[in-house]
Amino acid sequence: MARRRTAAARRGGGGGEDRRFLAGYDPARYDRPSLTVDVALVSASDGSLHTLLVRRAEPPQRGRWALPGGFVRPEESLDAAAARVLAAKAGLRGVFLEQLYTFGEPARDPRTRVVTVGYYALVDFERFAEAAGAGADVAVGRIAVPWEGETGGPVEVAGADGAPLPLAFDHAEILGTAVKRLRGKLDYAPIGFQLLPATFTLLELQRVHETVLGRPQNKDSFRRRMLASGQLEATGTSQKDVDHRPAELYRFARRSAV
Amino acid sequence: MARRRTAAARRGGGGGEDRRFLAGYDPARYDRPSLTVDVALVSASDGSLHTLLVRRAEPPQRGRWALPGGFVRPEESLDAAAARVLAAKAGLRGVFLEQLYTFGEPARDPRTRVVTVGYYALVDFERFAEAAGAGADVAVGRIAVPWEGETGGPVEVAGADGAPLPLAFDHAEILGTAVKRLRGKLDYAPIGFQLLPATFTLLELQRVHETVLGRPQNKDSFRRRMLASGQLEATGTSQKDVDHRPAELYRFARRSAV
DNA sequence: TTGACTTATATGCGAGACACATATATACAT
DNA sequence: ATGTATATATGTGTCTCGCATATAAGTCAA
Repeated sequence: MARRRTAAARRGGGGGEDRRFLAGYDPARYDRPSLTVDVALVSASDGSLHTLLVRRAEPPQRGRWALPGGFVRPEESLDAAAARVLAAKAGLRGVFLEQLYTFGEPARDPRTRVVTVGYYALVDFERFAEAAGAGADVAVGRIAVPWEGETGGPVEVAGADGAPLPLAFDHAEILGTAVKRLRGKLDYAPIGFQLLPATFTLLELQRVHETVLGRPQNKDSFRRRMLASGQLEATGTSQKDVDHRPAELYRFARRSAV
Repeated sequence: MARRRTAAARRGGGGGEDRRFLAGYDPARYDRPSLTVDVALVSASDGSLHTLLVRRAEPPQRGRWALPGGFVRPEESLDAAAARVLAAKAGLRGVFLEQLYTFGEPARDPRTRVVTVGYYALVDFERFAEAAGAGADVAVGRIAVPWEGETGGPVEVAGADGAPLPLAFDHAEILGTAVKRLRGKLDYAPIGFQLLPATFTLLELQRVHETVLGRPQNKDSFRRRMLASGQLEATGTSQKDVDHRPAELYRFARRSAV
């Protein structure tokens, strides 16, 4: 603790005055809440969004299903904490990961005051399925969105057998916020690609968009819009082993030209 | 502390098992960061966005200018903390207030680990000017945005005399994030109205939009778009004491019809 | 080999949103 | 009365989008 304080004082902008003051500073004027991160890992397949959940082995709410989460460590940024949690519980690194919203209702955790910084992560379904198969007490849930458009609110999650997976704490709300954010961002940010492998056809991209938005898209408009956006790059190769005319494969073009 | 724990246990979903477990639960497995809220209060006038800043009276960074902020109290939600801070330091209640982003770089505060939940608030300039005049050590700053569109990044703030107001900690980044969010949300969310008094002309609304976006808007398109949006309601009255044809006054229509 | 079938890809057309331009209306000042 | 500044209305070409149609390129079965 003393070590950190001097290191911190060296970083301070105020020079010697700051250092003198900090020696008598008491940061614990109030009880501090615990701070965690929770990660909504989302993927798309078969017309539904899916998420990865961890079964709570300890009370409170033992047996309920929770988003992968954990405490923020003292010297770790929030982004780093979320990435660490995702690597530890799902074995995933280098995926799209972005801060979502911070949840801090006093009663959201029955133990003590816990504020959690929600994150959402996106991966293609192949990596998602691998991640879900790796760990014990991990389940894949199919997300059912009981509201339209960007209304918002909690979502429901069903297991592989179709039975509902009861979520712990306010995690249904966090997951719902992630879906809402996804829907809102899909039209203007390159996040649809994050849910697909490196190369994909336009129809696959369309299905992903339809899955996220929860409504069908016009095929031709979608096609033109995507090609005009400059975010797609033709690979020159085509699908193989399909029982119809094979489609051109595209990849996501890093927006160097925009 | 013991009192809170039992109250919390009663809220828990797991029944007796939870209660037994909680008696032995140690929430302090890690050092907990301090948790604060910081509020970027924003208004628009004269072609610029303005914000309210508080002069730091104590080290670190004494003399620098900070967003109104404070610690989150144990039994208080994040929204409530932000509203309390805004009422305490600016005397404002009932204004638009929304969570922005949470900033948690380990070195962002030289004292100790402080994670802050950023909020942004919007008021019309009349109330803003009153709020700024009320308190000592409070200044109105004019925001200069050194980037275009929704690029993002820190912003600069100048005082009434045009001299730069140096911001404390990462508050230039928080304020920049608020501007970026405003620009992104203006087109699809009814937030322009929050920067105007109860009734206003279409040109005043256009000026507000131009100020937020940092670029001129076509007058006729803007007019039609706003009237077509269903968010405006004609009051039937007009401007008075203007040296030109008076414009119709409108008010923001609560979206009950949408 | 041929034709049915499925999906991909290209093109045309009309509706609506928008930027830009022009025309008219209504206030106040001189 | 005239000028001036702004409000408000109307027209026009462009662009995007949804919808429809036409053609292409594969598989598969008879």
